[in-house]
Amino acid sequence: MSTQAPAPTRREQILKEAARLFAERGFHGVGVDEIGAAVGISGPGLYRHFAGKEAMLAELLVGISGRLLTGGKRRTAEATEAGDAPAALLDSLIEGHIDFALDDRPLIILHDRELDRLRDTDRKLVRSLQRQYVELWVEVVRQVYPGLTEAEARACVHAVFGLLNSTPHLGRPGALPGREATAALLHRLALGAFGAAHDADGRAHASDALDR
Amino acid sequence: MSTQAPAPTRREQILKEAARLFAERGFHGVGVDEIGAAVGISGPGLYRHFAGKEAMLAELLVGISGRLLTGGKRRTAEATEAGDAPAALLDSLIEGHIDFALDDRPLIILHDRELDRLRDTDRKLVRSLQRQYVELWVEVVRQVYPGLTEAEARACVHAVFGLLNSTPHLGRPGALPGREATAALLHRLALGAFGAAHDADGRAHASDALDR
DNA sequence: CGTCGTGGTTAGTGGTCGTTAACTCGACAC
DNA sequence: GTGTCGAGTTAACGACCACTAACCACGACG
Repeated sequence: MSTQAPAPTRREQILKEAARLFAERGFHGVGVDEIGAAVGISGPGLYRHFAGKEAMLAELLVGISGRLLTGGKRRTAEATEAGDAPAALLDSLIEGHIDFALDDRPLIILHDRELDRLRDTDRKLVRSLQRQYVELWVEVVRQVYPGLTEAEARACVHAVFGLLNSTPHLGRPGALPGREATAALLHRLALGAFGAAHDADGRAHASDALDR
Repeated sequence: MSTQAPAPTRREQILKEAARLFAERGFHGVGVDEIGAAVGISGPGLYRHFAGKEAMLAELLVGISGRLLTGGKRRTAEATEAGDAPAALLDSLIEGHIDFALDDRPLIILHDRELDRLRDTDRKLVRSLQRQYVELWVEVVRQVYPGLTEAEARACVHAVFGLLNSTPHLGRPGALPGREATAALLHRLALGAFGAAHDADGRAHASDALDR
């Protein structure tokens, strides 16, 4: 019960502020002095907690990729155990990803923006986690929409990630009414996209969707 | 007819390579020497063509934002003149954006990634062009789906941009068969997303889409 | 044939930035 | 009390980098 009130440790403070700054101005655009200043200490004091600037980015990226994958696996396991239909699992995955996109905007930005600033070893780890997460989605999508080839399903998943991760581009105050409304809207959009991928697989230009 | 074979001038060469490098490693991650080397000259020779590194980025971002907006306006004018339905215009806008996303990947990446590295004056100009482009879409979307509020329509447009701009994340060789297939798939996904935003506006959770 | 603009070159400069070194200071163990 | 350790501090160093200076080649042109 002592662990439930997060009691933000120094490390976590630093990581949080670093994520915000990296997302705002880019990895190379923010100096260690700024990160230190953001948590009340100055400059090289950070080196008591991290091996270097890059180590912070690595921990952030590994952390988010890992949590996305873990969450996805957990939801898959729960759905399998409960005997849910694949469509319900896909729903659950979408919901989980939306929660992430809405609650951890800076991390979502970093996640596909600053990956190349990592050392080879860290980058490979992050890419592996990301790939597993994508594959998790691809499998579910193909169960829900069996007409899709694997390549199509993967492209759809990437596209829907782009859709769901678009939240940072909405003005900071949020032009949308509230969090719930935004989440519901994104959920509908994602499902609509997947559904459109499914129907009329082969040729089928826009015309058949236009005369709704 | 001498102008039709582009005859890539030095400036254009530099801009093209700079766009590629900026997209790969970020604005601060690439040095002027690298950009020079990419076009066969070295280092400060670039300053015969540009006022500075930032001027290159500014020209790239203003260029892409301007071309997107111009293309959108042209399509709108054509559709209005031809008396086309709003749905056909939306189709045309989607097609134009997809062409851009598939043909100018580095610029698409820069477009929403490095905007904050510009001087105030340039950044305001780019943002203004981007805003006009979004508003163009929002108007058309609201004509096609009158049930949407303006805020909802704007969120949908941003989300669909995220979807369409996801192409850079697909592996370089392109997991998809060909360009045409990818374009068609993205087109369907975008229309599906818009359509899903429209139907069941209020509450309407995923359930009604699940029992397809 | 001079001269002048264009598009290069190399060397240098000032500033920034990540990282390390050396030191301080309080908390706690024994 | 004394020693140790964790967590800061300031100062300095070395690398990098955008940009400038000074110089050069050469084609056009009168």
